Amino acid sequence: MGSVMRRPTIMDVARAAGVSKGAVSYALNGRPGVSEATRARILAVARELGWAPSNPARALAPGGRVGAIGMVVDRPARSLGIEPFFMRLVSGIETELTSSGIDLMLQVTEDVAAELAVYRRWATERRVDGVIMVDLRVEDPRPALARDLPLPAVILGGPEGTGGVPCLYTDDAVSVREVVHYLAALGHRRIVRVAGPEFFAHTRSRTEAFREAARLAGVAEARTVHADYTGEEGARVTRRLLATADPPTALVYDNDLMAVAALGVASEMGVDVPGRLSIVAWDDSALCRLVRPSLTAIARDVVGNGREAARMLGGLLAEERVDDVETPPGELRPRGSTGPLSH
Amino acid sequence: MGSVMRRPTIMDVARAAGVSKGAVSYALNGRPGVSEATRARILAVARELGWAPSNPARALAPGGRVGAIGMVVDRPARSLGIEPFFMRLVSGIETELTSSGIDLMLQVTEDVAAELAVYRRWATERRVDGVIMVDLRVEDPRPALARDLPLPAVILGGPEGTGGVPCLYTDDAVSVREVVHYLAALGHRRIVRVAGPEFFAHTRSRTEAFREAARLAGVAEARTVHADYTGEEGARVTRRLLATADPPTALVYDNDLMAVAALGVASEMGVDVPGRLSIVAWDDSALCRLVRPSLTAIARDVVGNGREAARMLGGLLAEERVDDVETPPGELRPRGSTGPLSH
DNA sequence: CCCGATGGCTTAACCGGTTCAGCGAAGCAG
DNA sequence: CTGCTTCGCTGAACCGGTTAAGCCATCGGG
Repeated sequence: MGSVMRRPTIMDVARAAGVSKGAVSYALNGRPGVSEATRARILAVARELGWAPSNPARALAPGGRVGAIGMVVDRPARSLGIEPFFMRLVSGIETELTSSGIDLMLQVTEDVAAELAVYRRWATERRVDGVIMVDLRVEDPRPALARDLPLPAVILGGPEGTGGVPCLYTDDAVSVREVVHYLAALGHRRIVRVAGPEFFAHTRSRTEAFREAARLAGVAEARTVHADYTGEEGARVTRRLLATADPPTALVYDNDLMAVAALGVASEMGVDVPGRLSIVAWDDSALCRLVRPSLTAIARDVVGNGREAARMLGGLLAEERVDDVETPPGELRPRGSTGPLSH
Repeated sequence: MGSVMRRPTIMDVARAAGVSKGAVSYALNGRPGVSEATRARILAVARELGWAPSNPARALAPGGRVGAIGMVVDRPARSLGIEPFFMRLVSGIETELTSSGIDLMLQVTEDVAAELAVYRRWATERRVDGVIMVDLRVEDPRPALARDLPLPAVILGGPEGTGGVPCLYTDDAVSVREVVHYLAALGHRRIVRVAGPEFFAHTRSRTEAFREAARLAGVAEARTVHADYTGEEGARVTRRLLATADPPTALVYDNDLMAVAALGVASEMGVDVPGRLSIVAWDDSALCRLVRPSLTAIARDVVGNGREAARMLGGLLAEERVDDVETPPGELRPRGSTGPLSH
């Protein structure tokens, strides 16, 4: 009150407790070197003064950590706002971090070059202790960068092409097969998959799995077209597909947003769902349950994955050995948007 | 190659350039105190060594800044993933920060108490230089906390109840009036507004404006009910409203998510939109354009607001005088979900 | 009783920047 | 030529922690 209160430093605590600042440091960090009586007194004084460690000072000390990890999201700005995936991931990451007092830095970039620049800056300026990388690409330059900088990292994706960086991956082929067999069983023989951009690694592996599964399930016509995950492009592609002479009877989308857009397009073109067209979304979010008909979707535990990735990165930072982790495949949740063809 | 390369420090640059580290600091920060020739040489050496300032060291120096700002999002986790508002805000904030090399820390909390704890921690541990606060509440404890800590802050909301913290606000009453008159002109006389939680300041001011506007527009029946912004609850409330004897003919939602849910409920109950029910969403996102019928919405420049808020916080950190800023009211975008009643 | 080990604390160096005071040389006015 | 100012740089303190090294008192064993 009146005078401006300076944040108390460890030195203030030391003076108030009548010991050296070294002793205070030992006491506060629960390390040996002080008696239990002294430790208790120091803790009491620190609490009373409202002391908290200065993060910059801690980080600066030899071997010190910044206490923050980073995540770069590199998606077209116009799809970002609406794509539920990232916020769910963030909330998963944070549930894991909260207990350890680690913060999350988020950065949105426009392209890969900018993303790489961010990692470089974060590493050289010591702004984060490590990063979580999402959206693994074909020939992704990021694992090599992480190794060279060096910058501890965990990748969501893989397990191929991660160049030694620990990763959290899912075998999408399982889900792809499940979807294809499900649709085939419903009688569908012309299925088109509207995928994300070709340069994403998971897009490619799903594409291969899709082709193979279709062959095995005896689906005559099965192909993949690419879009950019935005609702606009999802709508455009869908419109084009439905306008052909012999339109597909089932469409599988690589994210929920495009699937919702497809629903709108079908309604606008008077195509009955699921009577004449079945729609499947990859990644189940609340969105899929809100629209009508509700969307059949492949549900992954995105929040849990975020949490697990954060845990892995934590292990990495603690110099523990961290192995790749495989998460359970996404499971099909049949809803109103899929069904047999009505004649 | 071979040996582990230590990050070059300012001292390495100084030795390589044959000057003291003080001189290097002056040169790199563009301050007077070194000749142009020396400055050029130092810059060349620094670039060659790949030097970048250690952020913790900078922050630790007297008067140093952390180079990061924070934002806490306090919403129920289940609506977070899908709520487009925050990601759009984040991307706006970042467009402003990118040029200045400031990072954004994001934290998701479960309640206000946790949110306050985060601010406290960020301030006492010196993890951020300032924060952007969203979702101003009635009797919001955050402005006082920001003043006491102290923690530079900018609030999205207000201008009442911000307790001296600079804010970025919109006069929602303008948009509320526009919506009400629009619906009244279409012939609607029973309008219900499905608002967000009552404890948000903007909820309350919209509620008042809504009542007043309805009176002026001669709308006989106009009331507000509250929900929590989630699709689930939006759906539940809508179902209840439509099941009454004399159901409302128009519903106005406080966010886009609940409006989408309402569309689903209407379809499920066989209520034609807009033939028997008009629906308006507050906050226009791509979502509103994807569903069918597309949603009439009130569009705000969320991205621009994020950007402006970041700019204001920047000014605050630069010790400039920062005034409250009023942004243009959200504008009504009529689409397919509203229309006259059909008989 | 003496010696070595141990516990408990202090001292001081260190992290990597920023900045202030000071100092020699050069420039300039008188 | 002298004295003052300015320029360009150096040296050192400082930010607030962590931690290695050292020192003194106590204690147990032989």
